[in-house]
Amino acid sequence: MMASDEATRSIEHDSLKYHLLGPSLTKAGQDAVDQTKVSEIIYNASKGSKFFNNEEAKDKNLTEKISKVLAKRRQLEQLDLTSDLRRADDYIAELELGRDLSQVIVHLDCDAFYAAVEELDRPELKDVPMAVGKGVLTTCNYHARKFGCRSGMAGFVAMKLCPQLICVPMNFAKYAAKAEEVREVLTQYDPGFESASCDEAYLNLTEFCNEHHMTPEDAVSQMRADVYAKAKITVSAGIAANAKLAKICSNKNKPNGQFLLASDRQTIMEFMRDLPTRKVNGIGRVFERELDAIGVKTCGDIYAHRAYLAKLFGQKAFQFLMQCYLGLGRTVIKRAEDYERKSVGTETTFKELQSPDALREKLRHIAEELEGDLKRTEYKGRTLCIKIKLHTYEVHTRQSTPPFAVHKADDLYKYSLPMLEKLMKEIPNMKLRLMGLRVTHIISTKKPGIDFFGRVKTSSSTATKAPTLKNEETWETWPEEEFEEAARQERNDEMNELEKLSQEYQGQHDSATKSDAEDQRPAVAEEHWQCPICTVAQPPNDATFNAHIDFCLSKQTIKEAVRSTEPPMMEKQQPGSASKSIANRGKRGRPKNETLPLDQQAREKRRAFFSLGNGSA
DNA sequence: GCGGATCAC
DNA sequence: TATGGTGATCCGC
Repeated sequence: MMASDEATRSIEHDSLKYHLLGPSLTKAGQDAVDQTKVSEIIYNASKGSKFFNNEEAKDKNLTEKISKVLAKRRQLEQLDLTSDLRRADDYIAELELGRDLSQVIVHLDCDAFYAAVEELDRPELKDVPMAVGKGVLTTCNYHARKFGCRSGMAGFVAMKLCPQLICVPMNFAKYAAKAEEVREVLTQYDPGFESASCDEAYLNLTEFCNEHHMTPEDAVSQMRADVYAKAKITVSAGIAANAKLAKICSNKNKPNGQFLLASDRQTIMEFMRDLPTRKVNGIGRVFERELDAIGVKTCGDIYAHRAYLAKLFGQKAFQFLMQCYLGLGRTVIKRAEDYERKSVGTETTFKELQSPDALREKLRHIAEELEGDLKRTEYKGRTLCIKIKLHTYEVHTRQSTPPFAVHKADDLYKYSLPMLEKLMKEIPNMKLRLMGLRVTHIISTKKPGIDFFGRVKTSSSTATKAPTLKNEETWETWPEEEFEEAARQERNDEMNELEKLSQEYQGQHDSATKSDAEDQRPAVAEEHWQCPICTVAQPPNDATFNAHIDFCLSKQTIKEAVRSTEPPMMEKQQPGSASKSIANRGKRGRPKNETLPLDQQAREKRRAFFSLGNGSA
């Protein structure tokens, strides 16, 4: 009995220790590291902390979840799975029909980007273990990686692994400038390239190779040399038939290397057959463990389990895994700013707080932060979400829908406070280490350039359309006149037209919350009239109403058609939307920076940086 | 639609 | 001495 308990605990701690190695375990530079020793050090450095206890609890939950999965599989195996098997095979056949091997897709990844930039300024750091970021490492150089240091690791843990580690603070402006240098080179090769993040990009080099009569390998070699010549930083690249494969390949010969995966089915299938599941973007520590539990260690292993994967993990996961097995991925590379943003939020960690007054004050502060973000990104949101993390690292979220789209700190606070109060009741003596606010179902507040009927609006015609409304210039400040034309050109995005429109009417209303609240009766009903289909609000007028419904229905159809062609699951996170606003900012110029407190300025810079896309070239 | 959870960077 | 922030997606209910 004792021995069995011991064994169980030991196994559980094995999985916990593996988990504690962190999310970036499979990154380059760790191959030669003794992970057992590293995990032992991390484990001992963390043991007993609240963080550790929470990780331990999560690990236990996962262990339970996995045993349920295994039980369910045993149950399924008793049943007749032939129809599921046929469904899976049909899906594979369907996917195979759509396989596109005609494109040359490249994933480009800067090597230890922040660290590399710092080393340019301080060459003496090149030869010693060095990391960027305090508290939590954002990245570290390859010397540090030899000790087991990784991005995302707590600073004090990294110091245990490597006491001589030098940590330098982040300097966002520097990285942003360097990233821009890289992007300037990439534009020469594919003007439609996609910034996946500040140090990663996808390119479609099919056209470039054809026009210049170059092999993909030569083109990428040259591109990497160009990047180095221009920016003095090394990049690694993967070349393959689609984005998923290219991403995996860019890690093969890191740092400062490239890898080409030949675009024929046989080669791809063999490549996937031996590829550990964790190497695929979208399979993290948890899913890796779940797959491992059913005997799937590599993408090739997936096939044998195809009959019950959908029932065990869901339809989306099934489709995703089938694409992993086949080595399929998207072949369409979109500019980052063509992705539509879905939410805007902010959150912050702080020294534990408990008193209701302090928590309310924190919420108020976060509301003001979010107001600033919403102003910059030019959005407001119909749904408001509050997030809290207890001192135990347990996370909770609550959301509500205010009577109108919110963007002002007063409103953000007003409508999130009840959620916080409710949480304080639900969780007695609530002690927090983090609080955050986010708006979803967002609506653009960009100045509309197109009116409801699709006509281009001129400033003089504004009055004829909505005579009762205030002068537009008074309800929100707009960028300088010289940027207006550029801004107008960006507004040709079809899917956004409705949302642009909504702001014309709604914008005026929600900025007058006080009078709305006083004028109780139909104010909310009329002033905040909402289209049953989309997010548009408009005045109660039959003609415009009918026109709108027609318009809206046609858009809805298009939207669904588009959605159904989208690749399933986490083929790609969509960072691009974040860059939309910054792309605009690049063109329009940054709003004048009023004097902010120093930490605020740092915040601003950080946000500006993380939002950089490929539009600012 | 809501809340929890996972994932990427 | 003390383990991040932003955004997206999926699942079960």
